[in-house]
Amino acid sequence: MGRSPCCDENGLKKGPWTPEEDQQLIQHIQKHGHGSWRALPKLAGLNRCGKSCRLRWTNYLRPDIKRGKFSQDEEQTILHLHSILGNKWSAIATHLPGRTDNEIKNFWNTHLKKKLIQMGFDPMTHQPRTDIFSSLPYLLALANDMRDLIMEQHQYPALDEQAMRLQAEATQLAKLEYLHYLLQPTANNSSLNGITDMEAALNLMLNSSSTSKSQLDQNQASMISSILGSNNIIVNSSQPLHHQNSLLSNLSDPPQVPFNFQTALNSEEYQMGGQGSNGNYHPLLGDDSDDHWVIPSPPASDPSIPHHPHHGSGNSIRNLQNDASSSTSSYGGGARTSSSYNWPELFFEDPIMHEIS
DNA sequence: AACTCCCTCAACCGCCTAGTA
DNA sequence: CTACTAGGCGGTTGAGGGAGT
Repeated sequence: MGRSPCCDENGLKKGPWTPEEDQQLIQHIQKHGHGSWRALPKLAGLNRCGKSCRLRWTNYLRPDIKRGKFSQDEEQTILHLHSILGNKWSAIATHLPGRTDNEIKNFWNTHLKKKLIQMGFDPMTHQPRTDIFSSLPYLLALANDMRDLIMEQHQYPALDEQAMRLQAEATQLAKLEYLHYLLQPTANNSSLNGITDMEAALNLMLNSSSTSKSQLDQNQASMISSILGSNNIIVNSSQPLHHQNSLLSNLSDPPQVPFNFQTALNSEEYQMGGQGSNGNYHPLLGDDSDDHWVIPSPPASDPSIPHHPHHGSGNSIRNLQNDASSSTSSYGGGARTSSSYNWPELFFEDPIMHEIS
């Protein structure tokens, strides 16, 4: 169908609204209602197109609009609904009285999406990102910090056990991510002989636990052969990581629970009633059932992924922490509050992270 | 103080759908 | 059935302002 006529056809005004225009629009709608938006500008004496008037009214001037920062409850609601509805902003807005679709969309794009990406979740599927490159910067930073921490362990014996555990978890996740990568069909398989970069990255991590390259190769071979061969397990390469983890538990060297955001996030503060009405699972909001896992296809690399090129010092975790908190600093009362609702903080406020910083 | 960079969000653009003649 | 319009929606843009240097 034909496109509706554009406002600028008749020299109609565009751009920001003046207070006078706002007043004209408000007074007209209060008196007569909006009726036909197309006819409204003429009746109200505005040199604007009807579309512009409608947007101004619905997004800004409507008396029932709630201004101001989004509450933690609203944030949770948006996350939950987005996991079910996707980018259906108007549908999401119907569950948030006083909020407009435009406002929610902006909030998503400027805050929540970044948070999800920083936490290693795909903002569209709400599943853990399965492309290794998306999580490598984070894993590298984590591994480096763990290495630094271990080097300091003699000075701080109390941290020793926790540091070792975290390092092991980071290493296991790296293995898992790498295995997942190797199990990707087509393109990834073709890169099996050209994995220098990933190998180097993994070596960096594994070196911190004194694992040699030959051990890495053995581990690769062991894991792959175990999964693909002797265990008679059919692997769906698109299975989510926690399913693969259960597969990996059959290995001779069973990993501990990998570094697991879900474990951290499954605390009850993150439960928004668990699953949606259609049984969808939200990894951030929690659900004990495995049955609702949506099998995601590996997401394409997201150019908006924050890049953390520095991996050499103990500051990398802190840098990531700053990145995460900076995205929350403009709402919900500013800088990282003590609220446990802010899920990135839940991880970063791990006591050991405080010890590090 | 001056400049640059980055973030936020109001507003616009273009497409889609429902309704109607 | 076709053509057209109005309203609605999601994606994108860019002005303004704050933070950093």
